[in-house]
Amino acid sequence: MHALTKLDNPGRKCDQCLVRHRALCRVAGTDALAELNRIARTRTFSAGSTIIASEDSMPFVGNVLSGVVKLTKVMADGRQQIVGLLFASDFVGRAFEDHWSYSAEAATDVEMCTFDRTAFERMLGKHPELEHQLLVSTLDELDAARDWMLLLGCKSAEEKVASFLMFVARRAANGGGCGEALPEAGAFEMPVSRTDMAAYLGTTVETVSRQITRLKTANIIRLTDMHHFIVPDIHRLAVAAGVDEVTLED
Amino acid sequence: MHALTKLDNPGRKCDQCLVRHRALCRVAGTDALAELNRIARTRTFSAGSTIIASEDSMPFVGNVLSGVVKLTKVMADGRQQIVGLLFASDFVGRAFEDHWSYSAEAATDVEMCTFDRTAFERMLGKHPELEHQLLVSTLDELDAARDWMLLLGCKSAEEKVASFLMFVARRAANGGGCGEALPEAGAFEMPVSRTDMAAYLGTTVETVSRQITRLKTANIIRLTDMHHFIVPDIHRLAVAAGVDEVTLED
DNA sequence: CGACATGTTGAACCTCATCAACCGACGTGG
DNA sequence: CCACGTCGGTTGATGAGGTTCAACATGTCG
Repeated sequence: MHALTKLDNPGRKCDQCLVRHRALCRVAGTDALAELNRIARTRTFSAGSTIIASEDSMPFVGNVLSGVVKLTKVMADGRQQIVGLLFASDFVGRAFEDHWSYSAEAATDVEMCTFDRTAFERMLGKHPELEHQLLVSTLDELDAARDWMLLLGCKSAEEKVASFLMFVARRAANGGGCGEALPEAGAFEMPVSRTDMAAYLGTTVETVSRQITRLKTANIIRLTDMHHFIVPDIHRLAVAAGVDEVTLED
Repeated sequence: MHALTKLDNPGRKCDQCLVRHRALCRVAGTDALAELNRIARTRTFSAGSTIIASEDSMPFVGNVLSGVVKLTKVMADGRQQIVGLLFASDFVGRAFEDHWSYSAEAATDVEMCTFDRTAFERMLGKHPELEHQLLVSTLDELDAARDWMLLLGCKSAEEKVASFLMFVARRAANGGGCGEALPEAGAFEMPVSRTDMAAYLGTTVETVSRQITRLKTANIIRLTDMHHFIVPDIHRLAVAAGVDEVTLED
């Protein structure tokens, strides 16, 4: 499965990096950056392949350069839940623990900038500003996870789907797409399948599909094709999502 | 609401601290400890009172010394979800952000060792070992949150309740109770109300109640009173909880 | 073209939320 | 002292929202 490639221009990789100014490494000083550069290695994974299995000893960690990574948990009987979707510039893996309880899979074709885990941990030890940044982004992830707990615990199917669309609209617009021009205000690409949506929302493919058509017939969204959504009025979608206030702009 | 008291023996508080060897401060060197001691202040909150409201600017952070703190999120229409339960030695609050999106409430009477937030942040900057430890425990919390996402997204009502009992059994036994002798193998106290259980499990009081009686009639649990549970065979409870393997011992 | 994956739609069933009544414990005030 | 309201918990009856199973549509790839 592990479809790997390596980019070997170790001298100046970071300069032209797509996520240079958004990922962890944005806080690295010039020397730290050079050091990161030395241990960095670009890997690519084709859609559907496993990046890190839950049994693996987690050989590496890294940042997503392009594509979408899903973190999943599965129960013994096969029921599974996606506990996180990671876009460009997001960090994958866990430092200071040699294996963890989810598995990371490529939801689309994925390109990552990876680091040997123990080497990366040594880096963190030497460069407090990096470790600090990792702490901050971990806190953000924790917030996001708890937001999702609210969704899973409280929201109706329609609210769930609407919330997910809001989530992707934001990530795909300012983050994941990364420079991808928006052809129309409120248009975005849905990078994952209906099945993945369902697994992330704690529901089934069928309900996701039904709710999408509901939103469609209510004229809250339109689809050009299966994976291209248009949201004419983000406010109406927010209402459908059951968002308290207009937390749209940050 | 804020029912406060202060213990003012700043000289040697930490020595006799209940959670000295389990909380963040366990990694503090003698000087860092002394400094922590200087900015520490014990506060108590009576059951039901708000510790930090979501609108507050989060004046302080701290460790739970005794009691149980719940982190809750509420939607505009009142639906609410508990996104975390914190026991003795757990850390409450968020550094590097002056307000956060949940509110912390005392589920029982609570005693906390608190620090002024900005002073605490300064401490973290000066003592990397503290910041490192905070990172590690944040990572653990993130794992816990994602475990709970699996529960909220996949599990049936019975599995939810059984899982919650397992959760409390473990925390109340090795952590929260802290020295409280277990009168019987597998006996523990339920520190929170049925309502809180429901809010944590993404269900209703009625279902919680029903599932408890189901577990009772199945002889998987017994109750001495409303808040004292006995689990004769933790394995059977684990099965009811839908736990993959025996992840009982860590 | 057929085979397969992905998504949509329909119909039946079932779990769980909802509404309501009830119970015991507790505290207050008459 | 008892009447009263309140609060936390349990139990019952009912129905809606979502799961499940199945058929169908669409798109893709050999």
